Amino acid sequence: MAKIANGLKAQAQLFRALSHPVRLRILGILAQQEACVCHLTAILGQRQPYVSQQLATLREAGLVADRRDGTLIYYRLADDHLAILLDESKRVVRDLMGESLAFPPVPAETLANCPCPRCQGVG
Amino acid sequence: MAKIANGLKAQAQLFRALSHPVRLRILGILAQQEACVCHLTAILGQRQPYVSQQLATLREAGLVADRRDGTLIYYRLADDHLAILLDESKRVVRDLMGESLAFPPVPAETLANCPCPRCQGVG
DNA sequence: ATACTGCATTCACTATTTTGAATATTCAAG
DNA sequence: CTTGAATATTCAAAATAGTGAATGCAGTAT
Repeated sequence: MAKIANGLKAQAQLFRALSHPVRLRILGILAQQEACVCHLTAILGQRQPYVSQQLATLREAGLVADRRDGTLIYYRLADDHLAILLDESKRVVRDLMGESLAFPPVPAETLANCPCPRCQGVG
Repeated sequence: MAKIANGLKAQAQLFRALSHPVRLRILGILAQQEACVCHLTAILGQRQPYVSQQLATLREAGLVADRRDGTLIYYRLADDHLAILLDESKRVVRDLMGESLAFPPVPAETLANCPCPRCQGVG
């Protein structure tokens, strides 16, 4: 039962999910290591429900996966190829738009304003 | 005067321009060779103004370039890295969504229903 | 000139996305 | 069972994108 589905739609949906600065930032962070929502919220400096909304979009697009550990939920990239794609896209952006475009670095692993055990040195 | 601009916005705009099936199809065709609007219109089976609209979106995003030859306007990819990005994205789609997704092939070089000289064997 | 051809643009309308605010859920601890 | 912490969801308003129909414009030929 081979699918005759048009891959273009799936491809377009992938790009659609990627077409948002905050979501791209989240994916950039997750490309380095998995992170809990509070961690992402602290880095992004956005309200938590907002971050959860963007995470939901990424989750529904199948781009991230999550695991629960107690009350914390850790997100990670669902596929390693995604990190490659994101890197390639940065190259295109620099090539096409301009070399001087800055991409925010991923902050230090421990954040003062994040309550998760990793950041608070608990455990 | 180093730019402090956030590359994430440019990256998001790139992905936004790519997040549409018809535009992806157009780029797929242009990745093989440049093509005039009538050629694209014939392949896509869409109305010409609609195709021009999508081309305008791609042009404004800086993804395609065009040249005029008489009354015909030929479009091409503005950057070779773009083709690589599109290939990589297909890999992600297959990896993430499913192996059975079909991408439409680029039709033969000459089209019966395209009036351009290449298709009509003129010259 | 006129007319025709290939392409672009504009306008109006609909559909989708984005965002903030409020609320709900889930788990752990007491 | 209640509380509190971390996360998710819902809802509605505002912004943006997608689409069809009509029209405009630039070349070419007559």
